[in-house]
Amino acid sequence: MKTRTQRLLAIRKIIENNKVSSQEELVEKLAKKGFHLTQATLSRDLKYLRAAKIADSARGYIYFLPSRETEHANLLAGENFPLNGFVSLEFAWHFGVIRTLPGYAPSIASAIDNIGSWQVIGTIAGDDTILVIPREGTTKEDVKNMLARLIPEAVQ
Amino acid sequence: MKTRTQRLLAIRKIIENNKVSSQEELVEKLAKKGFHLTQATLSRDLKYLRAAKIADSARGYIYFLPSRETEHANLLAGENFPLNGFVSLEFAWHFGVIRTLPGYAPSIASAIDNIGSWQVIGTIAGDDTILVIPREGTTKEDVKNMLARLIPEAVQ
DNA sequence: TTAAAAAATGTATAAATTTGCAATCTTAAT
DNA sequence: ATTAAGATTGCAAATTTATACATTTTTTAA
Repeated sequence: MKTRTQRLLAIRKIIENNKVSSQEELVEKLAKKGFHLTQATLSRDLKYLRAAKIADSARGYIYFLPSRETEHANLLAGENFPLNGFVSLEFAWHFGVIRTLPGYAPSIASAIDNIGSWQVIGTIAGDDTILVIPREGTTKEDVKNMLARLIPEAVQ
Repeated sequence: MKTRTQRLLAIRKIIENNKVSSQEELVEKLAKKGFHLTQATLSRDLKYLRAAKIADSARGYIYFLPSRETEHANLLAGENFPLNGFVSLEFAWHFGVIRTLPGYAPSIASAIDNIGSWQVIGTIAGDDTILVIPREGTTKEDVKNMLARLIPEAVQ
């Protein structure tokens, strides 16, 4: 007889290695591995594991397990630790240009990328300069607000 | 009249700053901000934004926006990640922006440069982002067609 | 060991989310 | 300007997920 703990592990493994679109589908996969349970129980297991369902281009929706780090980072995104090396922010045409101390551009650009802001499609960093590419339709102010979350002094 | 883009931004903001447990609840919050839409449309918006629902001790379940890191990890976990690190292609202000897995941008940019398309004047690659600069007068479609030759999944 | 308490589960159903379809609105091309 | 193609949306229905309640299983404490 399989234990609940074994089952939870099996669920983790399946979710991590396969694209699973629904609980019914997962119930079937688990049955093949010898775990017999109902969709209701699975729903509770997924809640316990803090699994989440997200859009996926291939399968519509898939389940995944957000990392501790991510959840934490997500929470920190609002308040957050100081970023060193920022020098200035200016806008040219529709783009933002951030100047940093030499060598600091990559880390700041990475931080901007990681907060996953809707307003910013991407950044490109050299050594001491970052090009910030805003999404079409967003304004300078939108981008500033987004940056303010990371680098308050950038927008003063 | 509020635009879809504005609405998507509003949704991000609400999700990031509040614990929202259901789409109906979010529909109401949006209505208070002047965005009137049905739950069905919201479902599509959340799919587009790749929002996910996760268990939360306080509210049962809440929506959240996973960071790009998570999505990358996720892509890597599912055996098939597209040709050499390609992640996404978007356009903004006449420019194409390609996102790649960390470290892959230079190689993909180089490949684009090497096919020597007339439509593309040049590319600039950071670590995980490529700015594609189209020749003046070319359309989004022109650039997509050109990219399709290299990265079919970029244009689906 | 045994009784009481807590945890886990299934059933049935409620609640929530997704989607096919038709209509409407936007965008792009001529 | 006109037309065609594409995007967006609401409605209603289908699908999927969560949960109240009852029952069974496991754990705890004497």
